[in-house]
Amino acid sequence: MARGKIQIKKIENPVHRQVTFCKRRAGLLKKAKELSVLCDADIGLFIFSSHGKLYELATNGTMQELIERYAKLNGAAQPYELSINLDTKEETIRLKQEIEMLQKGLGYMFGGEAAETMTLDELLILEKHLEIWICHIRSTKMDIISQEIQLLKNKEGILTAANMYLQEKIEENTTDYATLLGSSTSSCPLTLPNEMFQA
Amino acid sequence: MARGKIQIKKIENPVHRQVTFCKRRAGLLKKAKELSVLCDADIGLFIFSSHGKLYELATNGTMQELIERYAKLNGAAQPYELSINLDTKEETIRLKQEIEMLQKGLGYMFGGEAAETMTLDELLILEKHLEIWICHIRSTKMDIISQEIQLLKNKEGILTAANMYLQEKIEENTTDYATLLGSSTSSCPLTLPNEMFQA
DNA sequence: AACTATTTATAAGA
DNA sequence: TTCTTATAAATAGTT
Repeated sequence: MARGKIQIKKIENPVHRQVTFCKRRAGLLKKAKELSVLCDADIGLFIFSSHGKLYELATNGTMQELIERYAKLNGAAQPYELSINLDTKEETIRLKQEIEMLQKGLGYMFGGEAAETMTLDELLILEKHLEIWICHIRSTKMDIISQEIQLLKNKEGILTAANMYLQEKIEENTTDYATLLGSSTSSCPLTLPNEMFQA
Repeated sequence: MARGKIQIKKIENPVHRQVTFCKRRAGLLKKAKELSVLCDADIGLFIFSSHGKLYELATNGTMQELIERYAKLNGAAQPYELSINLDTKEETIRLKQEIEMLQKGLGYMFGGEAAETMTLDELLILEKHLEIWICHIRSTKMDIISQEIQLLKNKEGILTAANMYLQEKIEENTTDYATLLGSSTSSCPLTLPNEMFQA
């Protein structure tokens, strides 16, 4: 990306490759940290060099914690066994999408009343879904409120501008008014240079 | 890094933050892939958005394999066996049960049936859900933001009042002016009546 | 989402 | 390796 464009393929010259590895590794870690800070994201990153050396980054906690979180959230869905057939994987994806859809449906739930014959286990699972739903609600609310704030700030700007415009108009009118009065009488309502008309 | 430098700290505006997250996430994943290809490195990267959504990249194999390799190098036991030991068929069964439960739950909610037949235990669990919900809604952030909205609304009110006052002032001036002119001409008050000075 | 003025990253050279 | 610098790439603000 400098002094000449490069193709994204393995750098054959080992010295050159090592230099580029150092530079880009530093760049990647920096970018990861920045993303984490700017967007309040948790990031886990590990890099094995071609000779097996490990470089790692874990924002907000240890790599262990992030890996645990990863495993909980997505680990089970990972195709760990090579023997898993495609149909099963697709089925899993489809089911997950369906669950997501149902979670959205649950969003309307609180309009009515709650369950009657659900078992404790079922309610516990439902609780988990509610927590996810609450996260989404909070996020959406925050966004809407931010938009409202922005709208009000815009309104404020428009009103301020209108205000300034009206004030200018008053000043203009006042000047015209006074000029007009100056020729016929000296009873100047607003400060005006009468001498102008006394010549 | 364009149209203005930014400080590397959390972006407060959620819309802006989300946009930046998308852009930089894409950039980071691209850079990671490039480093992997150029320098023959193996890279594992996972990003949890602030709302818990996972984005991941694993070059040369699966994330599971990379995590295992990471674990071996670190020598520490990884507590994620449970997740990865679930095979996909079990996972599918689990997901189907979850969907069934969600559908059942939705049915109750939309049926709009009263909570009379719920057991005490079930009611207590549901109450807990509501408490969590309320707790989230009453978060400190919301209060602060509500105050900001109120402040802006007040500002708006003051500006609107000032605006009205200024408009009245203009009308008064215009009326006076027109009255003054009324004896000689009926032309527009903001256009100077030259006839006045031709006598 | 697309655009572009800038900032940042970095390839090549010293 | 590290520094420099010309240039490519990323991206912040805007539409």
